[in-house]
Amino acid sequence: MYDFKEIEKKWQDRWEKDERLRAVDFHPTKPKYYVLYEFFNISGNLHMGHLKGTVPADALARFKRFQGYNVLFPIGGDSFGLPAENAAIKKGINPVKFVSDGMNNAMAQSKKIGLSFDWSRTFCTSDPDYYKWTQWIFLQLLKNGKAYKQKGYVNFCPKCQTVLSNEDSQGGKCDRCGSDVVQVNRDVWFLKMKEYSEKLLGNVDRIDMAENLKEAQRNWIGKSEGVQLKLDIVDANGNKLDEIEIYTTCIETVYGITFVVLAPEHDLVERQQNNISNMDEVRKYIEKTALKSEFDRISKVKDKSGCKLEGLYAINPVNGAKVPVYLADFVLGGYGTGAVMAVPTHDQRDYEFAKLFNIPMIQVIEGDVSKCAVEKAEYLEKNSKLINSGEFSGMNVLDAKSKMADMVVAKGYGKKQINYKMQDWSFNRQRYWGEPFPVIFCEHCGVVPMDEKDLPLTLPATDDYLPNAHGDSPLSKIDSFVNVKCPKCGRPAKRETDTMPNWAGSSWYWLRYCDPHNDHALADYDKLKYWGSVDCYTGGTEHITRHVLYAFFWQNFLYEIGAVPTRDPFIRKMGSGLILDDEGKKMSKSSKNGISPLEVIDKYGADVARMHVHFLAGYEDNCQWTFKGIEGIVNFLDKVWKLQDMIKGDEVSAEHEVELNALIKKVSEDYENLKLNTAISACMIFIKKIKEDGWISREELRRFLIVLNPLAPHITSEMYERVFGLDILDQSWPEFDENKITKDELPFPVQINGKLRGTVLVSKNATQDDVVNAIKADDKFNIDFDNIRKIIYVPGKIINIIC
RNA sequence: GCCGAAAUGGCGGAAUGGCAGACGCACAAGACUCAAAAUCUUGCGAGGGCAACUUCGUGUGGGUUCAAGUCCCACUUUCGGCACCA
Repeated sequence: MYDFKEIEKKWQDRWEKDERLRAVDFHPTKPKYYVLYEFFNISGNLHMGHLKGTVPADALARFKRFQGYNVLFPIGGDSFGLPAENAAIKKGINPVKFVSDGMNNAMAQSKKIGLSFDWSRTFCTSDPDYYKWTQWIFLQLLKNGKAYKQKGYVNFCPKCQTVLSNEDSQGGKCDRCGSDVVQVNRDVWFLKMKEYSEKLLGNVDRIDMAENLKEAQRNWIGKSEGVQLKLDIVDANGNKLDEIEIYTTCIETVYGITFVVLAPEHDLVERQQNNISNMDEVRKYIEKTALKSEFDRISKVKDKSGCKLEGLYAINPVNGAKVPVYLADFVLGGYGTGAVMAVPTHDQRDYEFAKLFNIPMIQVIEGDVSKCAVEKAEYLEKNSKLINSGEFSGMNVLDAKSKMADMVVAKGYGKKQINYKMQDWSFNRQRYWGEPFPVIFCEHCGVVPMDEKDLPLTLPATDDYLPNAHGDSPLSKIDSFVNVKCPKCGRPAKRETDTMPNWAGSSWYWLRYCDPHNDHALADYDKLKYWGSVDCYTGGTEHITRHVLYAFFWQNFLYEIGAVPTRDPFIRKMGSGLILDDEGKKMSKSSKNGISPLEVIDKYGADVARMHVHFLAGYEDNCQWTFKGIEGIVNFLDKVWKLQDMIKGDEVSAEHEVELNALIKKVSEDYENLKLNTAISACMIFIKKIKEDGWISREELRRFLIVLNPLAPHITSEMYERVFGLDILDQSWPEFDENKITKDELPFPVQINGKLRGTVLVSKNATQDDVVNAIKADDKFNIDFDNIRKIIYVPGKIINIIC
């Protein structure tokens, strides 16, 4: 048995300083390969999820180095945000110290897993050298009109006292503390992410990623194609007062409009307040609904509520019908135009609303609408006929849909319109521990960006990390920070006191690894060009609709302003599955019965821990943690260790040639695809054969150690040194011979009438005649070859004889 | 409700349309041992047969094919995403 504690320590110490694990900019001969594992979140100890997430990336990096690639495999810390700030508030720990301790801890623990990161490129998002460039990117966004400040209703977490983006409040809960999110009216910095919707969909199409993850992103972006219609607003006598626009994806039902519904925050109400006779009632309704949290608004699906705007009517442009106008909170202000046409016969929400307010209905598509609406999915599938729709009556829906859209456009009633659910990114937080905005407010000059040469705007030290009574950021309490001279006019002015969300720093970090110490640019353009897009990005799937979309957004923007040479940040994205605890819940630092990877490493060693976790399930699959079965890995590595005493002969032997070639082929493919579970099983199969024969040649052992090294780097490095006196890092990946992955003679499967009836031993290059002759010679088959109908022969696979 | 992914022994899980259950765990029998542990050998989907062998078998029901876990249609369940998005 080998002493894993001593051996693993020895190699980990060496790797930490080893120049061969560093990426080389502009390597003269080697092609580049960029493997990225997502930032460590500086919050405490590494958990099992890290073991599952990092090891395949490490294996891929080690594999690619053997293959002769110049591998960039960096790591850093996502260190702004709540963990450090909470530690500061609760325990009085300085966030800077918290981050540096946390990062040291993460590095020490990564080392214990045997990860071959390039430590020379490590940084944290809260390093001023780094956030200088996060601030610089914000200034570019601002200067290019992609950042704007606006008062508006935004997601707000009452507990964290801060504004949240839609991405941070998925499901109506604060992403950090789980509190119900409410809507408040605040001054908010927005980034024009919505404008990038179509480009983001392009990134989604091009990236190599699992379909379910792509769908999650497409759902989040939420593209829909429809028609935007202009409706006149008139008084009871038909005199035109105003206009509104509605958005619909169901123009085919336009003859069925019997009312129009606006979101409570729609601006028509303020504009027409003098023409609305029940304004008191309307104001009460707005007050009641607008302050509800978005979660409440969408969760109480059954409770329709609304308020009629007495005195206002809308005119249906296609038939001149005059219909009432309502406010209702089922219409969302932030989507489309914040106003919809209501066709109760063909939309269930409108149907319920019409019942509640006793609004008449007009059926315009065939079907039974006596109990509920006949909705889009149903009538499109049946391609039903239109009725009560003027000249379109009798036409089927699919034809009518496009013809009516064309008609509406031709007559100038409206236009075709594409909408996206994704909203602009609300980009400020009322917190201390984030990047300060490099922006100054001047009474005379308005919003003034800081001069780029004055960056970074460093976060001032404080010991008061709590927001003030108005929910403003702690920075607002630091006068020396707040009060400055306007860079334009020199008069007294004030800095922005909010900080950026912690997603800011993670939205471009892969670029910085290409040139982490650059003081003149976010990274040197030629280095960015050299390293290009990340070849394989691994990490959790929980970031798919947040971080990864932000990453697409920023990279697109930086590409468009010429700061980076590529539009796609990542070529391939692999989503790591979760490790679940006994109860089937996600195992993380916070779970009660979570097992630390260090516990497993301490007991069994890093190589065993690495292999066991990845023998449990595929990389993208969830798996329940168990020690059950770990003996299989322990046993396997024990057999590997004993190979040292079984060496016989030097070259690859005829006896093991086929097994060795098959092993190398299989494992090469598996590392490339991060299929570590089957790579492990291939290694086990090889060892089984060696055990059977009782010996292995030196060259066979040499190649085997290289093949196993990405999975179990410690034991294989040690054995390589002991047996060959060399460092395995200097070796190259063994080639395999495609002609030597199967034996010369194989049992060839024989089917009769599609059922397997046995095998015959034939040469691997056997022709159909060879196989037929072998079958004739074997009396177990007993086939009357004079009366067969057909023979299907698939070379190398199977023969099927149909009688 | 819409969209996506998936369903294989006692368990974790393998299978470019071509021998289902690789590999590992658990289990059983045997070897070694005074004994146990460790290790090694063998067996291990279900039914029938002394046996050679044979029938059935990859969530359910249909289909395509010489051949289906794999492709197509419908359904069930599980997981994930979106969700009063007009």
